[in-house]
This record gives sequence, C-alpha cells and structure tokens, in this order.
Amino acid sequence: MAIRGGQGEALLAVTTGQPEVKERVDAARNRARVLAAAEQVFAAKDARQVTMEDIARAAGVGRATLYRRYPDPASIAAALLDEHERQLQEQLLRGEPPLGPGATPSDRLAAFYGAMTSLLDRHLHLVLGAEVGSARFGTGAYGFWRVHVRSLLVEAGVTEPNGLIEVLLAPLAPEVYQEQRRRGVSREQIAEGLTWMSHRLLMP
Amino acid sequence: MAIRGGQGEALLAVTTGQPEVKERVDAARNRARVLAAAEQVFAAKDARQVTMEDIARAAGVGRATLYRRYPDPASIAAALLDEHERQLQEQLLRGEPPLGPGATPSDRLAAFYGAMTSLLDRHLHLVLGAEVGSARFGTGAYGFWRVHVRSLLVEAGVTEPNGLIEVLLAPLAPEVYQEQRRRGVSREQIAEGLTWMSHRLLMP
DNA sequence: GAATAAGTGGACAGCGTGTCCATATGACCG
DNA sequence: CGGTCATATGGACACGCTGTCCACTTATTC
Repeated sequence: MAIRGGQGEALLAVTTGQPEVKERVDAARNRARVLAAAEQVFAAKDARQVTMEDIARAAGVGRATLYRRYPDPASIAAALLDEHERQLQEQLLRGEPPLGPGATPSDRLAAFYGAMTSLLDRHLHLVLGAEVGSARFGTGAYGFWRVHVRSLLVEAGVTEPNGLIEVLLAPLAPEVYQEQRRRGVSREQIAEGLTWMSHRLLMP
Repeated sequence: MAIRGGQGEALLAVTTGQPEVKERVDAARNRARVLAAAEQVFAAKDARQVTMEDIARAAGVGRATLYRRYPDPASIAAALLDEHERQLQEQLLRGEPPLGPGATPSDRLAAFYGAMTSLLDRHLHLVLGAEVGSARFGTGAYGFWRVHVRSLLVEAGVTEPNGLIEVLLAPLAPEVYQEQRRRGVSREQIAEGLTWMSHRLLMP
C-alpha cells in the first residue's frame, strides 16, 4: 500500500491530522506551496494528464522534493481531498439525520448520494486526479463508503448485500459523474435519480 | 474521434465487418498476427500496462506497423471485443426474449445485465484494456447500451430517465466488475444483485 | 515483367519517470 | 553564538514508451 498524503488519510476513524514528528519550517513551506500549486494545476487541465513535473514546476520546487512525500500525482490530489472526505465521514457517523444515524436506510442512502454528488460537483478535478483507474477501490475513503452502504443494506433487510455494494457505489465514480455532466445532466437531476433509486431499492 | 479497430466498430447498426478496400495478403497476415498476439498479451499482464511495444514484440512486427491501423493499445483490445459486442447487440435487437424484445422492461434489463456480466467474465482483460479511463463512454458499444437502457426506462414509465442511464450502466464498468471478483463475489452473485435491482427499480 | 501503390520496421527526438547524491538549510546543544 | 547533525532539496542520470518519419520491401495491376 502506497503512502498517500502526508497527514494520514481519512480512514475509518477521524484522525487529528497532526504530523507525528515535527516538520522543518522549509519543509512545511514547501508542502503548502506544493498543495496550493497542485490545486491550481488539477483545476487547469485534465486531471489524468497532470504529471509530477507539472506540479513541481507550478510549485517552484524540484521533482525529487515531490517524490519525497508523494509517490504520484494521485496521492497529491488525495491529500487535497482528505479534509473534505473526513468531514463527510464525520457527518455520516455522528451528524444529523438523514445523513447521520436516525433516519430510514432509504433516506440515509439518498442523503449519502446527495452529499457525495455535492462533493463530486465541488471537487471533480481532484477526485478525477485521485482515483485514476482502479486506485479508487484502494482508497481509505472507498472502504468507508463500502462499510456505510453495507450497513444500510443490512439494516434495510437485504439478505445478500455483498453483490450490491459496489453496484451502488459505482455511480459515484468520478468518470461517471463527469460523463453525466458532460451530457447536460445537472447535479440536481443526478441526485434526484439516485434518490429515486434509493427509495425504490430500500423501501419496505 | 479516433479510428478504433480495423473492420468498423460495433455501433448502432450491425455491420458486415468486411473491409471496404481489399487488403494485401501480407497486411492481412500481419493483422491476424497482431490480433492473436494482442489477445495473449492482454491476458498475460494487467491490461492497463500493455504498451504498443509489448504487442509489437509479441507479434513479431515493428511498432510502426501497429500504428498504421491502431492509435493505441485500447483500440486493439476494442477490435478484439468487437465481434462479441456485435453479437450481443444483435441479440438485444432481434433475439429471443427476455434479452430481445417481448418481455417486460424489468426482465429485459435483468437479462441485459446477465449477458453483460457474462461478457465481462469471459473477456475482462480485453474490456479493461479497451475502456481505459473515460474512453469507455466514447465507444460505439456504450452508446448502444445507453439507447437500450433508455428505451427500457421509458417503456417502464420512468418519467426522468436521463439521470438514471449512466447510473444503471455504471456497475458494468470493468473496474467495478473486477473489484467485485477480487473481493470474492462470484459472477452469479453479481448477476443476482443486478437482477434484484432491475426488478425493484422497474417493477410496476 | 515493369510500374505503381501499399506495407513494413529501424531510427530519432521528445517527454515523463523514479532514483541518486552533492549541497544547502534548519534544529539542537554546549 | 557557533558547531554539529539530521533532514530537506533539486540537478542530473538512465530508462522506457510514444508517435512519426522515411528508406526499403513486397504485393498487385496492367
């Protein structure tokens, strides 16, 4: 498993995000430079075309400096996304219903879809950059969504949830979202479609 | 739009597959060599890592010979898949129910899922190789699946099908199928999950 | 069998990768 | 304050793949 991000990635638990050993000030300055520059670069061009060289150039640092912390551009995008994903996880675990506990599984699934489409809409570049290819499935965040969806399925009384988890998460792949937007489907329409699906699937 | 495959790709119509202008015998021989070698190469290693050089070496031809007909490895995989996809399209248009016309939309959607999982199971390497990244959405085959699913949704009385088409096709992304298999979910379980979903979604 | 068109593959320049290492720069301590 | 050490930095290198060019070869046509 590659080290992704520098401050510990959003996993099952919500961590503090403080680095273990203190970081030299020049390192911290460069980390900030790199992340700020990467944000720009991922927004400016197709996220899957972004190279380490692009980011290094934009940040004004050498490539080897990037490699010190991040093995590839996807890790840098993941680091930028980390904070947002951590917030969403927090809301799913302890937030108000219907996102947090306390609502019916179908409402919670719909709310999850709503939050995810919102995240995708705001940070599509970064998600595209972070989840290149099958890397998506290896992410800590993906593991979290899996556990969440699975528990909703079980709570709704679905007897064989295992064949459905990836199916329900598949529409949240950034390429799928991007393609829908490209075809003129709005975020609202996408969320409505997913809400309708949530209710048809999990209503008693 | 890149030229993909040599014999005209499976699009909306089922074409004959005969080349327009006659091909020189050495060209035909090399085409066969290339396709046979590519089949091996895609099966042998991660399809997304296959390079033009790999295929050229395996086929015993120069790289420029490959570039003459195919712009990238994905096109070669697409050419290999073309025949299978064309057969499935034929069955969807004119085959027996429930795959072909004559069954209820929910049964037809389930049958479509069954046929697609079968295709994915048999030729996963090739689909992974052909649909790298967002290339998936640009293929003629994907356009066909779109039209098919959309017509089933309309027939089932869904008022806003546009927000659902990509959602229903998303689970058929080769990466998703691969991930499910990697997690120990069998083809049958996947097909059952999709069948259950088809019925929940499209039953009156 | 000559003329013509099509096919072939060696070679080249360009780009991104991942790593190494000499140098520079904070951090710590006496 | 200054010396020492660990860490951080970035230029440089070798490698692999890409995409194209072009001189040469081979099949087809007349």
